[in-house]
Amino acid sequence: METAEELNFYFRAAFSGSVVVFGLDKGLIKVLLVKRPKEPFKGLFALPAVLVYPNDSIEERVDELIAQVTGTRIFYKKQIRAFADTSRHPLGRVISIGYYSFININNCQLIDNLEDGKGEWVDLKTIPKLAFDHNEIVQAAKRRLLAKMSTQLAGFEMLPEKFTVKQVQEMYEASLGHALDKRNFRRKILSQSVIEETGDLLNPWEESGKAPMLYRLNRAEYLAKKEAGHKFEIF
Amino acid sequence: METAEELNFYFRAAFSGSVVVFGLDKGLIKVLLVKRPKEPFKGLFALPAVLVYPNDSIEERVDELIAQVTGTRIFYKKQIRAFADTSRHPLGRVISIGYYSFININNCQLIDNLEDGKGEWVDLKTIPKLAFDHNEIVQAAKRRLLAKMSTQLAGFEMLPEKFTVKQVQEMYEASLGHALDKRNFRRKILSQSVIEETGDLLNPWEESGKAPMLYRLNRAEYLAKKEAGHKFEIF
DNA sequence: ACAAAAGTGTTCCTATTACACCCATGG
DNA sequence: CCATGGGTGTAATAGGAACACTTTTGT
Repeated sequence: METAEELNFYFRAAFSGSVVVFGLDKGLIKVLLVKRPKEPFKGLFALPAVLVYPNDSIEERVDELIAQVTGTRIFYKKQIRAFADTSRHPLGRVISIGYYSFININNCQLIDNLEDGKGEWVDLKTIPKLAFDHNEIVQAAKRRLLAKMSTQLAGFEMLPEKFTVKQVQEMYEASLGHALDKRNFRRKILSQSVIEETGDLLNPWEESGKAPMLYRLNRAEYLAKKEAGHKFEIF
Repeated sequence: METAEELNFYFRAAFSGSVVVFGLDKGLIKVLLVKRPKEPFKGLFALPAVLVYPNDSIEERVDELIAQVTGTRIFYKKQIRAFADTSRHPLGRVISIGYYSFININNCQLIDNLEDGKGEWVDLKTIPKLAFDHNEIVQAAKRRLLAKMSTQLAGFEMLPEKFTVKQVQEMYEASLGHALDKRNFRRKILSQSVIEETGDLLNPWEESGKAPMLYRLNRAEYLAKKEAGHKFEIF
């Protein structure tokens, strides 16, 4: 066994959680960024992130972080991986554990927080230069989003409780980065029987033409399919 | 900005790399385990792991670790994710970054190392109770293996330089956990033109019957296909 | 000649793709 | 009545799944 001094020397790293919060806004995938209110990288955009105390659960701290910045606790979240380059943080060895998250933008109340600054929704396609290695984390999150949406029915956390088929299609199109055939998409998603009619029409409906039907997720069916290793592929 | 004391308190975590090394042995996926030579969990099987000094690159340290235990530097390796439960290590907050790796078992010279103990190849299907949260890491690695092999041409690092189509099929069968049709598999993999005939037959050939042809990976074609987001699905 | 493993084609069926019109509503 | 978006069906094609026999070689 290592001597106490040797062992002690290992316990000098810090770690943080950083999160790429995805939301859907008018057919575009947006990412929640904050302007750093303090050094290092003061004034640059960055991902919401927290340093985590050695005794704290990182999952809990990241949940809190998301809740603090977005004003809601309703979201999906999943770890991407650890980002651990030796030089990623100027103040010492800080390993960041990256997460991505889906949230309904319209549920959010972006709070102007002294700690973190206020969040802004930025189009995923036009992310600026970010603090630390956060551009790399966003890249990894983007790949995960693509992989997830390519193979699974997912992302409903970005939609309202009741949604139209078109909204689902737009979410898929934005995630995959290209258009999909309306009839084929509709047939495919409805054939899975994980979304069901509510009986309601979208209301208010400002456009001309017919108001679309509202659907909701059948959560029981959805979970069952997920457990069964259900596949839903769109490329 | 945090005060220096506050900030200092964050820098009290340690981190390690843990690796699930996969190899293929007579049609079975095996995992490299070591018997822990020291506390904690002395005597239990565990994954090869290293604590990493705050200034060191974890990627490099994990590469070294694999080389130390297996005696070769030829392998594939990829991060799974961070394992960061507060109570995963009895001596303090130690975050472990999990990796999985593919290696050719026949290239390995398992070395009896004072630090790590000697490695043993254990059938993935009969992994015993392991130290720390290593069973969880193995589970995650197994899922990654399944996901990777289900959607990609991969794993050639587990095979010798020249291999038979049957060996590739056995690798896939072991990874996926079920048998595949010989003719369909052969057609499918050959149609990708990422493996090519060497002209040689397997030799020595102790079985009765015809000696099988040896193929090799066409690395240029393989990389090109990989870049192009090539898909190869087998479920 | 026989035992054992390698190697090879075809058929069926399901799933994906491509594609155009009618309907309902609001102004 | 017209403009706008919602909602629907069919035909062609490609890819996956199921399946059995012949060839080669060593004993």
